[in-house]
Amino acid sequence: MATIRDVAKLAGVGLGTVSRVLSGNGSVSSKTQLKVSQAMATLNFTPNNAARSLVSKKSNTIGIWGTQTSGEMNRRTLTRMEAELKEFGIHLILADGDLNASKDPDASRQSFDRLVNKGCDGIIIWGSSLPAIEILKIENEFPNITLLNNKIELIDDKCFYFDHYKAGYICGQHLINNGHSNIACITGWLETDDGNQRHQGFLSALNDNHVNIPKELIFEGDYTYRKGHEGALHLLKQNHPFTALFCGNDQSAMSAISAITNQGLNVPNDISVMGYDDMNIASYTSPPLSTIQMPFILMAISATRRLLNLCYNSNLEVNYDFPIKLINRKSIQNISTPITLNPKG
Amino acid sequence: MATIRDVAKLAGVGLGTVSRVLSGNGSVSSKTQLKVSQAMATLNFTPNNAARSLVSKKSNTIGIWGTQTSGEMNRRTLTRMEAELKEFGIHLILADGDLNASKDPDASRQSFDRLVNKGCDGIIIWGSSLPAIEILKIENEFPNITLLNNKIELIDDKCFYFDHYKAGYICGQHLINNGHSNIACITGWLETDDGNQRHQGFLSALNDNHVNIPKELIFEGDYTYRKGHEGALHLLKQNHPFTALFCGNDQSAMSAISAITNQGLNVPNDISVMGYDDMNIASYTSPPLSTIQMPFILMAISATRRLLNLCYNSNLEVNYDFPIKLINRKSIQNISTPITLNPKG
DNA sequence: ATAGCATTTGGAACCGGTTCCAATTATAAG
DNA sequence: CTTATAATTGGAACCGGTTCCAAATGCTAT
Repeated sequence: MATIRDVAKLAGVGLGTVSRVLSGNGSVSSKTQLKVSQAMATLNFTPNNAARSLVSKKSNTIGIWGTQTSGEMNRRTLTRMEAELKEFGIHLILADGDLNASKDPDASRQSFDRLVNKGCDGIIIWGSSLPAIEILKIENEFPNITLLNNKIELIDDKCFYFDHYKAGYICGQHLINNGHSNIACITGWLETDDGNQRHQGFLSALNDNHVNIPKELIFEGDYTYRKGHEGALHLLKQNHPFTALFCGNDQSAMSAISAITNQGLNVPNDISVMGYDDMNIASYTSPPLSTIQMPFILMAISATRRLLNLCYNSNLEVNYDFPIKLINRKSIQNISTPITLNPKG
Repeated sequence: MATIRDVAKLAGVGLGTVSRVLSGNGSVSSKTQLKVSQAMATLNFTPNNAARSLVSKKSNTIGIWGTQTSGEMNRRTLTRMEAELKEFGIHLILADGDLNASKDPDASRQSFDRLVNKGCDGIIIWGSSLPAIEILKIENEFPNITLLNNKIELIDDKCFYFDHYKAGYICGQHLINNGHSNIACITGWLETDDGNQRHQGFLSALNDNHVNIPKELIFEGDYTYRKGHEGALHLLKQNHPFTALFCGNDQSAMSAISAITNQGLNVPNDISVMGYDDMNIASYTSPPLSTIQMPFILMAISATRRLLNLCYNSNLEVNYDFPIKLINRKSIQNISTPITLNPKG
């Protein structure tokens, strides 16, 4: 590997001159510029990253931490973030937190510190598997962080989240608007804030409409296909017939539909199913899934840009408002005779 | 940030001594060892990565490149690879190649070079979107690479792939064994080797069994849900009734099932459907999907370990043999009266 | 031609580790 | 108590960039 000194020697100029050509700072005459460029080309020179980082104290690297949950969306989002960073010559380092982060904050803190020690200029914290106090402690020592799909009041300007409570509320309301009053649910992963919030919102909608949901019709899921399937079978066995089912995410909704269908029932004729996420496949299930569209990629882009602004004093446009969109497909049957739209019952 | 010199001063020892304590190379008396450790603790010292890399010429970083295709599996695989690297203190840098890599090798070469210039000690090339000649050229200049889901004879020891040809053959054979002779197919993305190979294998099975497949029943897909759906509708409209459908991956199989069902037909009673990949959801579709299990994570682990061996002279165990497993669920109906098992017809 | 100012240039010093050699200290043997 | 040998230690030199200052050069106006 050729160094800056090799280039200087070949071009017959001083060290500083080569550096100036490289960085573009400082003035260099066009003739020297040319000489140096040619020397760099013939030597196939590429600047050494470590040396640069050592003096600039920037690694041009940002980390993403705690991305364990969910699937397809997750991958596409990573790709999109990487694309965003690539434009500025920044690299993305992956560090999946421990799945049981919430149970062992020490272990996750350690995996976070790995990123800091690695020299990441900033870190995106994805998800809410770490307690808020822990994150605030982290933010205090290492302020270049941004939160994706998590909300912490004290550092709201670094948080990019979706109003899961409201979205959950809208789901409940939507089922009620379609005439359902016997409603079951398979929750998301309740140990995460976002899973919990959408569940609370959903319950509030029922409550505000004086719709009662017996404990037996609430099945605690964890976002997986397995639990969705298991949950649907469990709910069908209870002594509480229901006409609608709200699932904490599309994955569990899809496997619930499969379980319901396998039991000889029809979706939506016998049971309406509402999902949450709007995965790619949601348009292609049978029946196509009514769901909540999560503008995850938009959130991720803003979280990424905010972090870039923090780390490199840039001034990229950032968005904090991510509207909730209900996607109405075919998995929900309207069973009300007269339409009632008054939310306050 | 405290430096090694601060530590040396506080501990009252020389520079080299601190370095020796840090790296564990060279002998240090237990008393000095203790003094230095204490100084490091009080100063909250962490070694600077850039400085280390500068002299060691190792970045303790490996890159993963060209991971554009597919979804859920992909994400889980990344997590698993990261876990593998974490054990050795190595970080994973993500660099998604251009989606149209095959169309613009220059652009993808550039995005590969970004990783090299970044100083990655090694790079995993995922997929076959780059032509073999290009990869051989790369390998020549930068030998620390490993290929995942791609086979290039000349560097077979760096390739971790699955025999898609044979797996495709097994799929075709399986449909024939179940009595089908009017078979349609929605191919995978034929611009990738793996998509092409499974298609060729499938065709060979039909050919070896003297089963003819009209051009109208071959729909060129691209692994997406959209094309699966579109393809199924297209095939149903042809003047060639068929009883079985082979899809290039589970995603297109799932949306094809949905399209078939929406047309009022039943899977598998009217049409049997065979998938490929064994995504998580394949057990939870209706009907559950018969498919080929891709041992992707195992392949990824071996590719990662081989690369570690290349980069850091380690000697981790590596596996090159990934058996093909047909997972038989409910999406295929046996319509043969007497069972015929002779593959050579 | 020359003073006065702006532009361009060279290179020492530095970033924070590692390596290596010479010097010092400890230990064993005679 | 030497002397030989091994274990420990300090610190200069280096990795390959960037920064900054002093020196050199170019240009304009008088």
